[in-house]
Amino acid sequence: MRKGEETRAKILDAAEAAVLAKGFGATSIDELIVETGITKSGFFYHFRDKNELAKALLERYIDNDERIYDEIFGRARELADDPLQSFLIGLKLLSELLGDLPNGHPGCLVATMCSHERAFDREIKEMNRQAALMWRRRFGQMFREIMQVYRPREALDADQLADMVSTVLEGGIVLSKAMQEPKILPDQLLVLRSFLRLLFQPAQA
Amino acid sequence: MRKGEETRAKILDAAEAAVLAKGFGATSIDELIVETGITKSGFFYHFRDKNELAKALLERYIDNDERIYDEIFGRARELADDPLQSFLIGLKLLSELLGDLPNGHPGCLVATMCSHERAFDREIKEMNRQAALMWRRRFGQMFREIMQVYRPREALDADQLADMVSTVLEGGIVLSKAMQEPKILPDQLLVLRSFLRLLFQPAQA
DNA sequence: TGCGCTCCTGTACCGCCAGTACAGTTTTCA
DNA sequence: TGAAAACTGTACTGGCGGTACAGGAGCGCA
Repeated sequence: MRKGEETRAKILDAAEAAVLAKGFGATSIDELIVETGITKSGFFYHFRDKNELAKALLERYIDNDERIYDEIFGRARELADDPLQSFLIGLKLLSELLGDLPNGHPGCLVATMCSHERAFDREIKEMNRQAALMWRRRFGQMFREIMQVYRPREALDADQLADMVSTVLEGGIVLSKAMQEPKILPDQLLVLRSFLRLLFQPAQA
Repeated sequence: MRKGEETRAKILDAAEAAVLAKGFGATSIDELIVETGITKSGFFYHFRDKNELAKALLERYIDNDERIYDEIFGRARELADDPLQSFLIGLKLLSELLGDLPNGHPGCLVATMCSHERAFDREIKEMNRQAALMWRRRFGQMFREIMQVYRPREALDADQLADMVSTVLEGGIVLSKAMQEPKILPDQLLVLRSFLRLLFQPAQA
């Protein structure tokens, strides 16, 4: 029971790195078994086919993602009572965390899998959708709390703003990779932070 | 000479649709030649290998992208003298254009190719970088013109704001696909538009 | 001690795919 | 009409995803 999970985790580790670097289609099972030190039969003992590998990969990635957000925005909530201040602190913490990654953000599995929709089955598409909806719920709830205290200076609703957080994260990852400048992602998060501060700033000169 | 370019374009059309739907690695040459109605030898007459196909694909995509932006922000400039108003109109036009696409944005080739960096050679990575830098130059120039007239209410420089436009576009594409809601992309562009209006709004209550 | 379960290994095989090689053929245009 | 452009046809290599199945090592437990 224990040994099996360990091997499974090793396969997933190797697969995640390879998929983010080269794409799912370009990642071969053969290279994974070489890196993990098992045989092909061993691989298929853990995963029925490549699609099941993708599913396990995505599931683990999303869980980990949620854990990180829980941690960061949990800490931010401890640091300030005001919901706006707390959210702005959370964005700052997230920006710092992403800026401290030595080689930049490794890439978002949700993004790489949903942009190649036809390559995966409905179950994976649904997992991607649920992940994005969870982001919306998480950030949307925070914006609703903020809006109970502050009135936004433009007519934007909480879900739109929540999606903007996800948008900037995903877009920042893409742009950082395209430009080959890891700093863009944390930087853009701070730009979003400025926008939000402006949006909820009391209307006075 | 003419016939050759026609066939080449047909291959690129089929390839672009397939790559955006399934990813580059999952797109086989065999399926492209079936769809195009040529033989494998015919394919390799036009492209030395799959990597050269990727290069041609990306080059054509970027050129087309630039053409669309030229057109939209050119029209926006005709509709208003003020650089801020003109830019806000441009964002609105772009949002409407993207919202009118029947199946949503088909996906950004720059994003799919740069997120799988290891699968492509240096030349393609450099093309991606240049494309992103062209976006920065284009939008950055517009923000510089705006800043000669309006003073931003937060300390953000023109290049940061330019990158935010690209970020929202790329992120919006990802989120639209993940959520399976094409409206998110045009919607998020309008959220950005609100932020920018707020940023450059004269400081009065 | 040995039974059974988990966790693999070994071997052999299929069909698809990228890519090579190259000779031959049709089409196009000057 | 002739040369160049734009292909076709055939035959091959090696890698990959996936299947099938027999067997074995280690481990916990009665």
